[in-house]
Amino acid sequence: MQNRLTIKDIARLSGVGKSTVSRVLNNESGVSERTRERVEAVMQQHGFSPSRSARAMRGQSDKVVAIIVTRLDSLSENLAVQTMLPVFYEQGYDPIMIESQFSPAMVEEHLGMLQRRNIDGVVLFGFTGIRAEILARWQPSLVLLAREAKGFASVCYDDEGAIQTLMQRLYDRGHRHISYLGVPHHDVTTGQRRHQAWLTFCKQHELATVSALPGLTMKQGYEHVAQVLMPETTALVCATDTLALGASKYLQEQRIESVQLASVGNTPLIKFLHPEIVTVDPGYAEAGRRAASQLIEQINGRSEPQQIVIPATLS
Amino acid sequence: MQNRLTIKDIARLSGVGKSTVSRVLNNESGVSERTRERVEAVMQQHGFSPSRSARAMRGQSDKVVAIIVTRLDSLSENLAVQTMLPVFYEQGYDPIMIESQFSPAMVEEHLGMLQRRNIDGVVLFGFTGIRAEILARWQPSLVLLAREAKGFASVCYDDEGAIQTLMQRLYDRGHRHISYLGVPHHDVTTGQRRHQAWLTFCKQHELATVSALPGLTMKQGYEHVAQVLMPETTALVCATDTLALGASKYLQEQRIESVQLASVGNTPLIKFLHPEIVTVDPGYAEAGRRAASQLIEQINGRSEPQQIVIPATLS
DNA sequence: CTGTTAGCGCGTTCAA
DNA sequence: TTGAACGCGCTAACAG
Repeated sequence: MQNRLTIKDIARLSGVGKSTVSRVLNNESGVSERTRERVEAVMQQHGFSPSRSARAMRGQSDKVVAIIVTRLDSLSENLAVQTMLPVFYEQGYDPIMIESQFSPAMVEEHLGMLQRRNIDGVVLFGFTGIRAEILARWQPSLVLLAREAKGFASVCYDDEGAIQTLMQRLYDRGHRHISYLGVPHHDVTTGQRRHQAWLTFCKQHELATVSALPGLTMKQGYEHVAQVLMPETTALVCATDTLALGASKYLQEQRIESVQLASVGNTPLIKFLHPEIVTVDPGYAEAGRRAASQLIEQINGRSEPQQIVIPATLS
Repeated sequence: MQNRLTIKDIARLSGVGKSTVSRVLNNESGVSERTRERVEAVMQQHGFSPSRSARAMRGQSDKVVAIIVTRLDSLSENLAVQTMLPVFYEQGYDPIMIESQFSPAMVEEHLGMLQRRNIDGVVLFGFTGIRAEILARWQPSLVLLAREAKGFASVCYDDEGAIQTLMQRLYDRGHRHISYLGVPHHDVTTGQRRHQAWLTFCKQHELATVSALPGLTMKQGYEHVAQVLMPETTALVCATDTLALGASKYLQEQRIESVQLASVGNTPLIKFLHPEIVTVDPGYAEAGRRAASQLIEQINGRSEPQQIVIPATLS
């Protein structure tokens, strides 16, 4: 708003030229210690901070990144975003948030907007169905979360590991009839991989395979548990804790206490409501941190797009 | 990144001067219909969009606003933010998100950063304990949510109305022993007002007043319900649905089915997990929309800071 | 090592 | 009604 001071002012106040101030500002070499210190002192004293827009105009980067979540109230995505924000802020990036509501059209529209705005980078949460040509332009400055795609940077959870850990734990506790409640295979990670890992474990240990893949809402969990509860079932693995919440509601209502629930994802909500559920932590917090720093590295050209997998830990 | 075209290019391509393009861009008067149409056609055709940073540098506004939530995973705040985002995007504002974690120090620090960045405005969620002199500088471009302060714009929920509605409903259903589980009074809105409204209703109808004000976490709800459950208690009003979730967990565990729960806040989670709970909708969605548009109006100088109250509706 | 100069893309005079 | 010139705050190229 009002007359903020500029490098010109700082220059005048410290008796040097504009460009020297600029050099100090950007930690460039070629400035004597004495001058640098003097200039820095003046900047401190006046609480000077350079105009973002002016820098952006020269440098082609306004230091803004976008985080596109599927839903603001996704428990798991929240945990990742929570650790992501501080990283961005520390590095001077402004993170703007966008909700995709699982709509590819909406994502494409937003990506278009982001491009027109010349945004620096994007973190895109678990998403499929976006046209390749749209995504392609973002290849150097995009990090996918919980999804991977050839040539793109991504941070994924160890779906197989998570399910294996869960199954092994249940198996060790003596369970031999472990049903599965999951997500359809068009969701490659949460859907296909987790289901497949469960199938594999069952095969290896010669267990019967009773499963359903209704989707990822609580309601779907609630409505479809019954399908996978056989008389002999003693445990149920859920692909997500949201599903587990739905399932657990059903079990409570039916007063079924003989079934051990287990799920991927240890959100605070489920830990509180149902501490008896066995969970593995897919590493949401770590995933957020990694995604943010990976994106920043890419933006600065310090790293090529990489595929990162976060190990799951029993919780 | 690469050579985006500028107004200069558009000017050349449409055979006019830069300033004419600028005028068209800003819908200024003083441009003939023919020229305007021609220029607009060229802009359309080349998908031109002006550089944000360049405009910002001239106009002192980069069209960025900040939304400071207490927690990313707050159920109620999520609902408000969800309706807020589209409003900002429609008006060309980039909403950046910040989590305060209920820490006044953190908010002050972030406000400082936002000021250095020359942000246009801030939506600040339910917060007290920030020094007045800090907040003062933001007075023209700040909207408080779920909190009010003299001289500041705010969007609040109708705490009294919500509780009254709830109580009346319970009373009509024949309940005469209605306990209360709430939040300490240092939280003026969710704490004091709701509690006071409950007290008032009880006085008017000569009901006994059994209550506890543990805080606003589920855990606190869970741990303190017992205190307010008398043998004669038939209903329990909770100040927030988070508290209600905690309380309800306790009731389930104790197999207590004789107590009707009621709470302020109809988040999808509680509607699904406990549809039997009587809830009022404080109007989260509407609050988000109003807050966003109020902020934009203020930024553009089209409105003075106002105090808005959203009516509660039975849900 | 440092100051001077020239733009970046846009809005805003001021003449024409 | 329009265009040319200037400057916003900053960085980069070039002098000194």
